[in-house]
Amino acid sequence: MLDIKYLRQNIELVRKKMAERGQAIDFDRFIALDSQRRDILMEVETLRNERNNVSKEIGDLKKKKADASALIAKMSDVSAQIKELDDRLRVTEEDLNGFVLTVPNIQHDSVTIGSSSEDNQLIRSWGEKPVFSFEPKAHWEIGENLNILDFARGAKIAGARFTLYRGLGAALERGLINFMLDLHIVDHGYTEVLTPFMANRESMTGTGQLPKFAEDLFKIEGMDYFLIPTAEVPVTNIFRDEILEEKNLPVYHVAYSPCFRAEAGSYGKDTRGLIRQHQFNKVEMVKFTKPETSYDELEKLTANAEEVLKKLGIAYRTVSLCTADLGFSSAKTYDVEAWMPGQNAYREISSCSNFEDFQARRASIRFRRAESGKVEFLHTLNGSGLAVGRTVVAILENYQQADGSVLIPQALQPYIRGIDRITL
RNA sequence: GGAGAGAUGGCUGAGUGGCCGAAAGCGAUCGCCUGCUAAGCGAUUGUACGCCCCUAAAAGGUGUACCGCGGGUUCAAAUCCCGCUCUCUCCGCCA
Repeated sequence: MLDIKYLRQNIELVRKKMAERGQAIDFDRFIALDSQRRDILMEVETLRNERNNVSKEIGDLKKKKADASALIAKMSDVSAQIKELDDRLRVTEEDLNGFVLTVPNIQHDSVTIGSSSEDNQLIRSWGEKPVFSFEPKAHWEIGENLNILDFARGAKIAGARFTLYRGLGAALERGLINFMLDLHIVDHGYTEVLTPFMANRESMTGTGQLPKFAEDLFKIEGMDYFLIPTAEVPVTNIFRDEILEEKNLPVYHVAYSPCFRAEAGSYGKDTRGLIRQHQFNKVEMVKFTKPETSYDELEKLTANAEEVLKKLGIAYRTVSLCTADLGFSSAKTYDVEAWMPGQNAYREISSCSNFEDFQARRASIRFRRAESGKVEFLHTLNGSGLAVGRTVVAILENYQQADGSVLIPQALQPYIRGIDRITL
C-alpha cells in the first residue's frame, strides 16, 4: 500500500509510474475521496469537540443540581449529527482504503519499462549448459521412466496439477529441502522458522494477496482461512502490527513450506510435469531491513538464491523484471532462471523482490530509530531459495544420462543417503 | 465438545458512567547528587489521523480517536448491554 500522504503530494509522479506499469488507475477518484474524507473529518471533529466540552458542562451542572435539560436536548441533536457524519466518514474511508489497497507498488527507477517478459533485462548468466549425445528428455518422461514421479496417481488422488512422488523421487525432493535450508542457515546466516500453512485474511492483505488476487488462492470453506500460496505470507506477517528495535535489524528468516495456488487463468499452460502445480514445496527467504539498506540486501538475497544453483551445478541466468512482469507488491524483482534442457529454455526457479515499505505499511511493521526514537516503516524483501519442484525438474533434465538414469549432484548426495545416481 | 475465568500503556497492575490517555510500581531516557558503583532526588516516557504555523520537512501549537475487535444504550462509556476473536483453568476426546 502506498502512503496516502505521499500519493496526495506526488499524484502526477504516481500517475506516470502507473502508466509505465500499464495500469489504468482512476486517480481523480482518489483525489475526490481524499478531500471528501478530510471535509467530513473536520466537520465531525469540530462537533465532537463541542460535545466533549458541553458534556463536561452538563456534568458540572448536574453536580450543582442545576437544570441541564436544554443543553442535553441540544447535545442530543449534535450526537445524532455526529452519528450520521461518522457513517459517511466510515463509507468514505472504506472506499479510500479499498482504492489504495488495489494500487500496485511504485517500481524502482532502475526497472525498465516493457510490455512483456521479452523486455526483461539480462543481468548475468552462470554455468555451462550440458551437452548431450542424445535428445534430452523432458522431466516428466524421465520421472515416469524411473518410476519416481507419478502424475496419473497424483491426478487420481486429488486432480490435475497434483503429483505423487515415489522412492528416490520423494527422497530427492525431501533432500533438496534440507540441503537448501542448511545452506541458508549455516552459510548465509538465516534463522529457520516453520509456520502455519494457512493464514487469515489480515495476513493475506498484509502481503498483498488480498483483496485483489483472491481468485489465485484456495480458501477453506466456512472459515476465514486461506492456504498459503508462499511462505512469504506467514513469515512476513510474523511482525504484523509490531514495532521492532533498530538494533535487531536486519532480520533474516528462512522457511520451508508447501505452497498452494489455484492457478486460475493458466489453463493450457505448462499442463505437463512439475512446473505448474496446485501444490508445490518451496524454501523461502524473507528479510526485514532498514530502508537505507534494502537494495544492498536485495543483491545479497539474490546471490543467496543463485548459490543454490551453483552448488548444484545448474546453469542459470538472472533477469531484472520489466514493468510488465513486475508483481503487484514489488518495487524491483530479480528472477533467477535455471536452464532446463528438456524444454530447451530457461525457467523461473526463484523470484527475489524488494517491496520497500509497501507490505510494511499494509501490515503495519515498523521499527524505532535508536538515535531519534522515531518510528518508521521498515522494508521487506523475499526470494525463493528455491522452488523445490522446479529444482527437481532442473536436476532430472540437466543430469539425465543416455541410459535413462540421473546423476545426483555431489553437494546433494549427503542429503539422499549418499546415493549418486537414480536408476530404475 | 462441556464448564468457568480473563484481555487496560514497553512490562506488572488499579480503575464508583463525567475530574481517565488513563493511578501506582517496574523498566527506559535525560538531569541532579556522588571519589567510582549502588542507592537517592527531579523531569520525561504511546500511536494514528486532521488543522494551524512553515517554501517544504522537522520542531512547535491545537483538536479528534484509540483501554482485545465490532455494534448498542447515554448529553457523556475503559466502566453498562449484545455479538465476535484470542488467552488461561478444569472435564471429555484425540496425533
